Amino acid sequence: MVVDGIADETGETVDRLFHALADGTRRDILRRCVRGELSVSRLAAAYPMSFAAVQKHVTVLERAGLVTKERRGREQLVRTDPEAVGRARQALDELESAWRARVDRMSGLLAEGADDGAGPDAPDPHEHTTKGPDG
Amino acid sequence: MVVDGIADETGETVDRLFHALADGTRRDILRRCVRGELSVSRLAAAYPMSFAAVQKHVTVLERAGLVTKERRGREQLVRTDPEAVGRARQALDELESAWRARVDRMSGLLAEGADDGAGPDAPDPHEHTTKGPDG
DNA sequence: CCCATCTACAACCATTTGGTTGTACGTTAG
DNA sequence: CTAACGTACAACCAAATGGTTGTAGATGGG
Repeated sequence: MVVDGIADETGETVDRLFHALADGTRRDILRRCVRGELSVSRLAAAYPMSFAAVQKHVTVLERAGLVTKERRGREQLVRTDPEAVGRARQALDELESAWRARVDRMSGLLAEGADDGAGPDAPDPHEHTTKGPDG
Repeated sequence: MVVDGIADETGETVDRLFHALADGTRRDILRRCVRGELSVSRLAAAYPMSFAAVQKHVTVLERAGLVTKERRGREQLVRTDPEAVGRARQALDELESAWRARVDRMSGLLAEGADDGAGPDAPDPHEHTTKGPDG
């Protein structure tokens, strides 16, 4: 069980996941490849763009772990990984749990009249690793 | 309940949502702004980048509907919108429901030996509106 | 074998992104 | 008023993105 698989040290796994989902064509490919594996060329025929462009989209989805490719003869069959959406959802869960935990805690603190002021123990750099210059 | 709010005709709302989430700095900002509103300059102090850069990140989050800004005096307080994560989750739900529906339907179709018309010349354009040249 | 198909990949281009700096404007404190 | 703070925004730059075309390597059919 790869716990770090969801969020590695820099969060680049999550980056790839959401980035892959942030494109309509790629989301559409995901939907299409659920009803059964489709070859890349068959996919390409469905969009108003070149084969190579679709190929790149599939690569992005693959690197994000959202689809898998399997070769059958000269074709490359693309299939969505059902667990992948679960992974994306879990990434959201982690954000949301931060929500709930904080909000919940805030209620308690307010009850005590305390003020975390978002200052004292706040400067705890979570990750803030955008795509840094060293990227 | 604004159903269309989740996915407009071209899906660009979903695009913005996932794009905003596809960056570690922005996800970190979301986490920080849960424990209470933070001014942009206070946020900026937490990252190894300029004020203007953080300002841009906040703008991206705002356009995605993930945070709201409220002016207090000369400060601009940033606060995450708890419902926003719910919206992202729902976008995932829509993808996942496509999964389940298709898979479920496939079982039935296989039993009938029918073809649901996923054919190449029967492209059912869901959206496939990447960021087209017209966009 | 020869040809058509499917894939892979490189080179190239326009636009976007993420970052910088600099400047201008509103607000609060002295 | 003046100075300092916080914000807004424009101009600029390097790198990534999304697209194109072209070329080359496998695979399968006649």
